[in-house]
Amino acid sequence: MDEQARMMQSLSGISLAGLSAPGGMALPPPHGHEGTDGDGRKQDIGDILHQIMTITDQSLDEAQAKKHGLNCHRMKPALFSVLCEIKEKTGLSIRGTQEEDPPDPQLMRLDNMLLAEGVSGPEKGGGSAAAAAAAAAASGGVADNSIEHSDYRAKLTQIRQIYHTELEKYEQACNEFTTHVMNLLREQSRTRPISPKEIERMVGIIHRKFSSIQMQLKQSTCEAVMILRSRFLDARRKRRNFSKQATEILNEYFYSHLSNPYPSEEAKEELAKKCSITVSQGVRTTITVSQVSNWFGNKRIRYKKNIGKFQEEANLYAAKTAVTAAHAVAAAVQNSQTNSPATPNSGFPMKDEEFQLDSAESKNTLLSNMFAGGYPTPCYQPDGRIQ
DNA sequence: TCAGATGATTGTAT
DNA sequence: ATACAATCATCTGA
Repeated sequence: MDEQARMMQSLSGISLAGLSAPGGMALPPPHGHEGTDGDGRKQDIGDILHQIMTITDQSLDEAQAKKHGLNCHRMKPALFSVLCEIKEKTGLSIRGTQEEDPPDPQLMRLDNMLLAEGVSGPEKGGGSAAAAAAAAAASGGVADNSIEHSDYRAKLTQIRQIYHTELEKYEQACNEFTTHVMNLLREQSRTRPISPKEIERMVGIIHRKFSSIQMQLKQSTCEAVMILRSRFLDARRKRRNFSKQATEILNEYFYSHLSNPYPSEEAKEELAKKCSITVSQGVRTTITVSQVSNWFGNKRIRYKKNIGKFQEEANLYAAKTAVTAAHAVAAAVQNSQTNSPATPNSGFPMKDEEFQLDSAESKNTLLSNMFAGGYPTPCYQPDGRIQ
């Protein structure tokens, strides 16, 4: 009804004002105070107004017939195309500029994560393999967690399934809604000016709305995966202490390189290999290079924080090292008549900074003196005692 | 059960 | 990339 009235008004505008009316809206021109067809126009407008006013008096059939008549009006396509053009040029076109917005970085992050975690990628391989590798790395390759791995994978599969069904649902709903809206707009385009571009734009809006819903789904899936990961793969949750032998090997290196306890990559590899050979409670534990790095990181910081506490240990390992080294140096010591001064040991600097000794208690022992700077390295006797 | 030890992670600086 | 520092989570022995 409303449309019908609009249509009539539009059509009257065409017939009266012409198609090229600037500003476009086919409004009736100012009342005739110019030229001789003023009266004719008045007559036309009067007719149309009359038609509008009496439209409700008409029977349904009559109205339908009139509607049909208007729909079939020969000028209708021309009018609609002009109106569409006008619409494009006005407000609606402003929204069009946003259309080519770049892909959302947040969405890209979520997608990448889901792919990396094996949720959105191919069913087998890539993702789950990566997860398994991560699990293995986090656990240090301990054999007893294969059950936990399968548990983890089962839970991940569950998440994956939920994610895919939900995603499918959203996609289906999106498609259905889009089709529905497109049909509706196509239907309406018979009675009001709707350009294909406008329909396209509407589809874009719908897709954007749905993709924001999808983003929420992805977000919560990511959260679920993170929780799962932290529960299963966080190595802190199931760490095992290193075997006594492994700790001994690491300590030996640490205290024998106290002036510079920063093993090179090769040294770390060597230590990792050595530690991995050791056996704890009948089970061979694998210690990785990164675990060696962690160990040294922890050791350095903890040693520096409380040298006094480590004094005993330091002495013990110093003596131990001395025993093994003694045999090698014994001959040289014997051959050397002069008491060759040992290289001054200033203690290990904490990365670009000279190590500062400020704990009073640590000054009481020979080893702590080593770190005070300027003191000679202790001279070890062949029996391991410090001279 | 609890305090201390210890391996791992995270945030920051270089 | 690496080291430090703080912190977490678990282990261990009393």
